[in-house]
Amino acid sequence: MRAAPTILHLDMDAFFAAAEQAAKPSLRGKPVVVGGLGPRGVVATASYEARRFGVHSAMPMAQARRLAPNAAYLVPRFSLYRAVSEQVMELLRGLSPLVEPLSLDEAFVDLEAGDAAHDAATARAAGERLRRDIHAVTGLTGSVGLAGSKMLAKIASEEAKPDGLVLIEPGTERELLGPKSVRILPGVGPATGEHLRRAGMTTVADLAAAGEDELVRLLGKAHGESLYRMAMGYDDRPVVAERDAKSVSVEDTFDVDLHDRVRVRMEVERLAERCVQRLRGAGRSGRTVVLKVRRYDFSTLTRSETLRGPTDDPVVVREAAARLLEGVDTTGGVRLLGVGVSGLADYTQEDLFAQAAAEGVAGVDGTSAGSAGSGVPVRAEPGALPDVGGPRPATVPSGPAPAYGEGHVAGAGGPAVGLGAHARVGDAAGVAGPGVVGSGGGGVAGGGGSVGGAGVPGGGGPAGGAGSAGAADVPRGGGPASGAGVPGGVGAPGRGGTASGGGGPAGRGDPAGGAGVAGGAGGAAPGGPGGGGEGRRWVAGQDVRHVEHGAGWVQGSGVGRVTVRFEVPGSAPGRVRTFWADDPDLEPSEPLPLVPGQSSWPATLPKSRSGDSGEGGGGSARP
DNA sequence: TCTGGGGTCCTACAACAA
DNA sequence: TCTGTTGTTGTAGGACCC
Repeated sequence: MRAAPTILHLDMDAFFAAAEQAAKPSLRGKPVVVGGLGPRGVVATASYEARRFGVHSAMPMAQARRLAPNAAYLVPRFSLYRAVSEQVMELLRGLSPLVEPLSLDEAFVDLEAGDAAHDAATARAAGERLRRDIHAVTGLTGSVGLAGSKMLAKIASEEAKPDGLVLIEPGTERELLGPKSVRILPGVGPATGEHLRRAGMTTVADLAAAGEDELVRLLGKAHGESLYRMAMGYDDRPVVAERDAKSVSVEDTFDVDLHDRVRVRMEVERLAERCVQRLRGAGRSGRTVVLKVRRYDFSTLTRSETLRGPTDDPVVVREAAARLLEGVDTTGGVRLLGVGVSGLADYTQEDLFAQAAAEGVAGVDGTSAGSAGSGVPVRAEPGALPDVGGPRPATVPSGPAPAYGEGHVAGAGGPAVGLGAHARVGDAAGVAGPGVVGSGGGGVAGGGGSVGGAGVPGGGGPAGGAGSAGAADVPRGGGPASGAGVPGGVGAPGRGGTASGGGGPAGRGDPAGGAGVAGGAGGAAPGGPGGGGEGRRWVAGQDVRHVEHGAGWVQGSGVGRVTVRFEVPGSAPGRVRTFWADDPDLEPSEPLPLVPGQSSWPATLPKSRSGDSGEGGGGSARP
């Protein structure tokens, strides 16, 4: 707690929705809801216009549609939000080197550290200047809170919403906080709030009056102590510029509960693959593998296994996840699966072994240095090492493809069969790899093969699965395992091609877009938007470019057609035209800067991926 | 037709070692 | 050698945040 209100908290107003409104002039002033559009999607952000209908974050999308049936429903475009966020963060870093991003749309700034302010007047001036700059650069509005501590700065920015600035003078915090609900304090959610309410405490003043001992008795030591300090207005947490991630995880909720154990296992293995890709992308390794299962009744359980050393080997993580799954009862159905890795490190057990080998040191734990380097999992459990590793081939083994193995399985069972193209081989060879599910009985679970981040078009049959454009992703295309080998060659409906780098709503074909044709080749699924193949799937909100009509965005799609509105940021509301979904003149495109005149996004931006709507990596942001 | 995804932190408990 | 204590580690679950 400092004497001057020089800690700034910035919170962009309805960030995702506001960005969409800025990008799509016809949506300005209209209710806009951004979130997962599948049957189990939830609202990520609602514009202020949509909030008037009662729509809010974390609300089931189906409920939102009932409340605001005429709103525009869009999938998130994280590449756009990341680009805008980077512009905003650049402005914040111009104020101070101490910037602590909390999410894409929120950050703390220590103004004193950057000499940007030293008292209330200079802090207010800096905050107002920042708001103007943000609007000039991004076209969006943000709310600013200024106070002597992070907690109060955040409360102030909440008070300032939308599009305002609130400064809390040090010394006034107890008076200000006292009458407010306990829920205003960070760390008090529905459960704690209810707990406190039952104990007769509903306001911050009640907490302060109860005393620390009582709160510790009610909530435990850590929570009780911190809550008491917050209630008294004490908060001396510093603004921290850099924070290391402590875990990496991916999870998927399925549109329909999974009952088939084989399919469940396959999904776990795919998630493990994706998780390792993320892990490697971050240059990290991890020691504890966590499996998460949410059952049909929404009960959630986790199982974890700690290895002897950190790894980033997909085989090791996949096998660990599979072992954990063995101990979980999935009868009744599985609605969500997740795989995570914690206990992160910057090296792997394999590195250590390799180093030891290089130094001529004998292997650890009886494992020779040579074999350890080839992917033998290292587990904490006593006894022998499980025999699941072994040398990791660099290429796909020759010979018949195993049931879930790598396989360039082309459709042979019917007319509408996609060709699975593969960009990734190697890591997963031999076990449940990112392959199109194998064929059986003449039926083919064809469908989207994975085409790596390059977005190479997947070769697609006329109605088959074009390649998906997932960056380093495991393909979702292809029918489930159960589809393979079904007598008569009828594949079960596949889940559509993915456009996701990290998984997400658009990564799965919905029944309308991605379902395979039963009776024909099962699982034929259009590829993701970036796939470039035929039978493309267009998602609402997606940026596109037409050879003749220029830039626009997808307003809707279905029955082989796609409706595009041709407008760009800063233009007048544009005209709408409808095309065939496979019109070669229509292509996915990158988001444009929200403020016309800016030639491009900042150079520091990660290159966006076309149609990244399903990118889970940015899911940690909820404006 | 309720209830996403990616995280962090805390608590409780059991097993184990010193 | 046995018992009790304490600290550490692993595991599981819950709450919370954006």
